[in-house]
Amino acid sequence: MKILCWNVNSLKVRLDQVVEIITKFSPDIISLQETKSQDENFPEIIFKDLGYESIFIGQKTFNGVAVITKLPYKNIVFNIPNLNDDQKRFVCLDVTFEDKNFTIINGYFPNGQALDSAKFQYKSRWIEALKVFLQKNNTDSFLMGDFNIAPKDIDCHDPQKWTDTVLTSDVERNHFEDILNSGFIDSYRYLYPDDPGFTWWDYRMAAFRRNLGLRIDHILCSKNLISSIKNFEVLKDFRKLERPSDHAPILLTMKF
DNA sequence: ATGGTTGGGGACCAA
Repeated sequence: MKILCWNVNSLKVRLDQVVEIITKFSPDIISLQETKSQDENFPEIIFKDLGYESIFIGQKTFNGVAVITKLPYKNIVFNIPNLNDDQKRFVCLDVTFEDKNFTIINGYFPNGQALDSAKFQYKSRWIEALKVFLQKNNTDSFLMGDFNIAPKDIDCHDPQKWTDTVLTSDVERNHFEDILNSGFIDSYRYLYPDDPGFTWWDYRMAAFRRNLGLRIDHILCSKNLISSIKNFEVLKDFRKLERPSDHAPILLTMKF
């Protein structure tokens, strides 16, 4: 089973690249963040022609998430339960692969802006609600998306420069640890303990060329799936294209 | 500094 995850920073702008990546890798599941696509404009016919169904929730201007899959699915949940939230950042569903059911959780975590801001409080509130949801969804599950958290110093090109800022703060890293402790494993870090594995580079200051990146996009597996983790790739070639997203796609391959 | 959205200029959001 192949799972692809990508913050596209506008699906409209990146549509040809998404079609290209689906054609090239034939993932079973594609999770997108920052589609910036209202539901009535979602290009589901494009994916249907490729043999995929689309499950999506968006809004004007910002946010928006989608799961695109060729697998049978059910039990769709839009938005985190018991969280008062008008931002479209969360979709969860169950898929069936070779007669087994798996839970696919796709989140676009809030950025947080600054540690002392209201947006950071919102980020913490959002993650706390997610943790509650995960307590009952931590078996045969994949939790993926743009976490907007670089979990350790190794996930950051310059930890000293990135102190007391969002994405690297202790508060956010503790949230990430809490999520792992609720029954998940960081599939990339499990396979590659010592490689940074950046997934995001700022558009500015030639950050990609200079490899000034962060690892903030993740695919976590519930612990019962550890022995089935096969391969993980950061598809940096898609960050090299013209008009790229500032995030690279990530691709997890399981043994089943 | 860069890029996307929106709306028709400039502000806001992103990380």
